[in-house]
Amino acid sequence: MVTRVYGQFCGLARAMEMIGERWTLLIVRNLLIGPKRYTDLRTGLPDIPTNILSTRLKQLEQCGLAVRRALPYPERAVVYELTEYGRDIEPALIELGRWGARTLTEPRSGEVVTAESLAMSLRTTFRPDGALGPDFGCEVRVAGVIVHADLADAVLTTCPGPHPGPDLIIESRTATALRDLVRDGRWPEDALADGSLHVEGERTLLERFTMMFRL
Amino acid sequence: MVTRVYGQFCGLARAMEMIGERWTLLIVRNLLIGPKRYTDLRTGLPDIPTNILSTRLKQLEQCGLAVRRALPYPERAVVYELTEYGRDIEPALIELGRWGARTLTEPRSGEVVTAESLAMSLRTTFRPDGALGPDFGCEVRVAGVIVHADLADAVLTTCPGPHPGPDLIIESRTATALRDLVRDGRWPEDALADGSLHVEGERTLLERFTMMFRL
DNA sequence: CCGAATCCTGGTAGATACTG
DNA sequence: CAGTATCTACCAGGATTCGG
Repeated sequence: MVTRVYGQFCGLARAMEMIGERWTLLIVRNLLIGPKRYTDLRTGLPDIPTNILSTRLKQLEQCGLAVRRALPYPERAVVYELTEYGRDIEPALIELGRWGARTLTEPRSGEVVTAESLAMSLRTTFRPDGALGPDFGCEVRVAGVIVHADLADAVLTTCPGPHPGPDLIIESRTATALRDLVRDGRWPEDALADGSLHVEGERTLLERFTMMFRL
Repeated sequence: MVTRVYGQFCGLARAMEMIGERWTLLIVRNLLIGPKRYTDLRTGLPDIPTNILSTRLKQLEQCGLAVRRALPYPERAVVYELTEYGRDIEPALIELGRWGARTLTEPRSGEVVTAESLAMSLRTTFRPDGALGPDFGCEVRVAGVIVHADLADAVLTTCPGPHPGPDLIIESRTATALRDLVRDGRWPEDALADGSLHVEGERTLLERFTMMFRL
């Protein structure tokens, strides 16, 4: 299935043959958040052509990064999920995302924030050394997109969707307001004052949030 | 210059727009080894079409990852070198290479080992915690390709070409013999016996080598 | 409605030839 | 040495269609 090759006996060349084609790594990113149905992937990647998604999923299967699984009876749906090998690419993906985020200045016209990109950016900016302290759960809303994160025993989990019982809610009118929060790490007075950032929960939790997530 | 976009305000999407096209990341890998002339890049990437190399170099310049520099008088040559931002991608590239190396079983027909892929694989497999002890320099030869590595103050540097005064020389007839050495980490009796591996230098240095480099 | 396959168009990669 | 030019083949993008 790998038709285009690089002709080098090299780990990086092999990696690029598997995940180097357009859209592939974004599909993997969304599958890293959790198993997804075909339609979930389409809504999570609004601009992907359906035939490309179909082709990429087959390639990911063939390379052993993902499996196609039919859910048992009552569900009767198809989900795609990563294999262990597929999940093992997460550190590389995190590093790439961290590097690419350095040029994330302003959203370009038409650019959106998706639940998966937001959830992954929380994982990307997570600093274990800033996560000391008691467990807590928070919900993050950016431009209508909602994800939640849980800190349990200094381990972070992130998922799309609202939090059942959040200790902290951070709502950001724009993507840049949240990015500035995790980039600058200082008390977001201006953003809170002008309403671009809205917070519910204890003040100390917002401080912990700014320690835990840092770009 | 980034014509094809993903429409997401996301660090990973930005990264893929910059380095996601075919050949780009392999060019970056070779430039991470050191500044290179156009012809050096061609010989280091034997299968790249020359027009693609030309296009990619312009894109890398435009994205701020590389600069084109005309050497001063006596040389009168052009070199391409990474900017600081370009060099900062190395951790992501290392992670990708490490992940891809898991499927490096046998070389496929026609696949070659290049000096840059070999040098980068030494950086990829380098373990700082296995590098304790006095400095030493070594030369690694695989299937006619020669690179050298220097350990100085527990910091590794790797370059193509022979070592001026190596403490250790490891010569491998095939790429797999060297890979097995850094993968298995055990004493390579079989390889030494059947001649697929040849070593010059103190025995203890070969042991240190197998501690320093581990896949 | 979900999960695709098919068709068409245009752009990009690959191969080779050529040039300042 | 350091590219450009040209041609072909293939892949991505977009729309539509199709089967369960």
